[in-house]
Amino acid sequence: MNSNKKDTSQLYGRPLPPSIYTATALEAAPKLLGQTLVRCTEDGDIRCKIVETESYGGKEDKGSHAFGARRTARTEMMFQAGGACYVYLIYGMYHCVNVVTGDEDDPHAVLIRAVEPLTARDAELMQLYRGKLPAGKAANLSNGPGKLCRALRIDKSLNGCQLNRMDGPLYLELGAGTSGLSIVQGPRINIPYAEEYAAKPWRFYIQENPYVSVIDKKNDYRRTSK
DNA sequence: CGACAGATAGTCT
DNA sequence: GACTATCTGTCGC
Repeated sequence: MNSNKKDTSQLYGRPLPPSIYTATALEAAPKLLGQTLVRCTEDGDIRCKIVETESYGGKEDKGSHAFGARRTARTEMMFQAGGACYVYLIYGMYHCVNVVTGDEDDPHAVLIRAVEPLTARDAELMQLYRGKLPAGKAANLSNGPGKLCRALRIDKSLNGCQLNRMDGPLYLELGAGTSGLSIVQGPRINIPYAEEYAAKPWRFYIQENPYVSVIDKKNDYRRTSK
């Protein structure tokens, strides 16, 4: 097509490797860092980089909605095959979005906890959806699971959409990944009820990224092996 | 900065 | 009836 133009879009419009969707949530969570979340709205497409994730996986995880293989109307989506999207309402007010991974009937999901808009135009649209914010930190736009859902206009109507097909309202694209960046891992946020699973280091984020929601200086540590 | 209370409704016991 | 994978405003230092 436009052959005299330098191809800067090599990283855009490409799907993630299917192995990310078939992996366990624990394997997939760090691999989703640096990938691109795309939200298509009537106002335009919004692209942002995933910078923080948490793994909720398997029926043994007491932090997971699907602990004990509890299969209900709400948790049903976690039991779907990898590539589905799981959206739920929390505290009566906010939504959280997850990437379902693994095999059908084996509940795994990766919570997306923070994203960074790719361009100023992306940030502009997110700002519009998010509503008026107190002046100050720009990252307040999407440095938290509830905030990013509001900024991307994600609600339960998107529960069950396919993130691995690039023709829906919400999907994933190959991004720059995390090459050259350090990944930090530590305990997941706000799951005191999870008992021995509360301390598992199943949260991952890109070190020094300003959109990361919280930093636990005591317990977070830099990932050593890839 | 940190700590805390309140909002608010779906989900499960 | 209790709890919740959160966020915001307010108060105090």
